[in-house]
Parts: sequence; structure tokens; C-alpha cells
Amino acid sequence: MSRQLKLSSPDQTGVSVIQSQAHATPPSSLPAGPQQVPQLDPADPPGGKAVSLGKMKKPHADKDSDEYRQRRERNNLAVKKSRMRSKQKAMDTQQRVNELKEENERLEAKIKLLSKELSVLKDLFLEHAHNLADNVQPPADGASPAPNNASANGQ
Amino acid sequence: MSRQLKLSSPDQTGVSVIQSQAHATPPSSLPAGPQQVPQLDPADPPGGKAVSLGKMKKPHADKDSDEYRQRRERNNLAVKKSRMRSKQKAMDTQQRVNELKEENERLEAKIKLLSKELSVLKDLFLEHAHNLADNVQPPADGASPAPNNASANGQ
DNA sequence: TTCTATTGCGCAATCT
DNA sequence: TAGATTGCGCAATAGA
Repeated sequence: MSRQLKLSSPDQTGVSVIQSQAHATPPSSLPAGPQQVPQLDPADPPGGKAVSLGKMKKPHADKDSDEYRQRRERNNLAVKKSRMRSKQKAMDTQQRVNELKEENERLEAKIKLLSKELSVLKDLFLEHAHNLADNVQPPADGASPAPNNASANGQ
Repeated sequence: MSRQLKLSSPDQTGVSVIQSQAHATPPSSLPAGPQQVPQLDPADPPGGKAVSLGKMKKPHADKDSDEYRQRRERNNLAVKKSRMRSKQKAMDTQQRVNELKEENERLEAKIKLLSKELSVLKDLFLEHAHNLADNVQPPADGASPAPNNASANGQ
């Protein structure tokens, strides 16, 4: 695990030329052949920082190297894959949102229904209680209900 | 909104050149300098003829052009902005998922509660009904025909 | 250390 | 014409 933590040391080469291998490319004509290879050129340092050439530490970049191309290609593939996944994930997440929204609505509807049911039942209960009370002591005469009245009431 | 499918893939041709960082590095010096560029040739002289010196005028890509650099810089900025937004959006969507999940749990809990309440009330109701039926309390005076036949209903 | 996976970045082609 | 998006490759660097 000892990776050399290189927080900031961007390669500032500044110059890079890349050439892709000529696959079966049917390039009938190659325009000006600007395909120099990496190689720092005797370009003058603008403003001053001269990069001492010679050999950089680990020229991972030997653009000509077959190895290099192979690594690049592999990475490009990996990148594509990764991005594809990322995109897919985003879509899935979006879909999840939609599903959850639906679910949500469903639940709210159910709650409404249950609430209604509950309310009806409660009313029924109260009504019943009243009936009982009335039955026991019909308010026919309209006075002195006292005898035995079980306070109907529930809750 | 649909992006047009692009059947042809311009690059992959094989040659890319990238180059200099040249001009004073703007704001934050660019970390990774080199880039590749699938340079298509500007134009091909129909009659053949090699494109050689004579600079092709049209090419917007006069890398050295000040104009060019300016355009590039602007675009790079736009790209950054766009990507930032994209990322933000993704995060927002993810958060939405979390919120919705919570909301759903809340709703489910409520449903559970209401269901329970309803069930209790129903039981109470039934019990009551049974009580009524069982000890129908005949009013002392009246003849009680078929006393109990108050079938407890269900529902 | 070597491989793959991610991520930030610039370029260019498109889209708006 | 300019900004917004998008596909793509490079390089640095997390992760295994």
C-alpha cells in the first residue's frame, strides 16, 4: 500500500503528442504528418521554468511504446465501462424516485380510506350508544330520566 | 431533446496531436496539460495534392490563435459548469430517494396505527352486539317476543 | 507491483 | 455567435 502520495505534481509537460496506432484505419491520406512523438523539444521555456530534460523519473509515457498503447486502450475501456455504469445508476435512481412516489400515493390513499372507515365506525358507535340510551329510557315523557341509566359512552 | 445519433465516429482515426500549453497559464495553471485531439483535416484538396505548407486558413483550430484559446477556455468553463450541475442533480435525486423513503416509512407506520385502531373498534362493536343479544334486557312490562334474535352482524 | 475503477480535465462536435 | 451538452481519450490516483 505504499503508494507515493503525490498530491500535486501534475505533470506539466505541456507538450504531448499522441498518435494512435493506425489500426485498420483507412486513412487514405494523411495530412501533414504531425505526429511527432513525445520528446521534449528544444522549445524555449516561456517565461522561465526550464524543465531539465534528461530523463524524467518514470516516463510512463513512451507514447510509442506498445505497452503504453495497450495500457491506454485498456484504461479507455475501463473508463467507458465506468461511465456507463454511472449513467445507469443515475437512471436507476431516477426510476427509484418514481417508484417511491407511486408507492407514496398508494399509501396516502390507503390512509385516507382507513381514516374514513374509522370515522364511520365511530359514528356508528355513537349512534348506537344513543339508541341504547333512548331505548332504555324513551324520552317520551320528557322528564326524569334518572333511573338506571348506564351512561352510554365509549370512546 | 434526443440527441442525434451519430453514426460515424470521427476520431479513432488515429492521429492526434496535442500540444503546447504555451501561453501563460491562465488562472490556475492546468494540472494535466496534454490532451489529445482527433484532428480531422480541414479539407482535402479534391484534386489531390498534398496539403503542405500553405496554411489552411479556415481551420478554426489554429491552436496558436488567441481566439482559439479564448474559445477553448470559455468552453472549458462551460463544461465544468455543466458537469457540476449534472453532479448536483444526481445528488439531489439521491436525496429525494432518501426523503421519499422516510416519508413512506412514516406513512406505513400511520397505516399500521390506523389499522390497529380500526380493529379495536370493530372488536368493541362486536362485543357490544353480543352483549346486547345475550342479555337482552326486556323491559319489565312488555312481552318479549322473540327476544333475542339480534344477530350480531358482521361486516 | 500490476490491474482495474474512478475522477477531473481538456478538446471538439453538437445541440440550443 | 455564444453557452450547454456529450462522447472521448489522457493521466492521476483510488482500490484490490
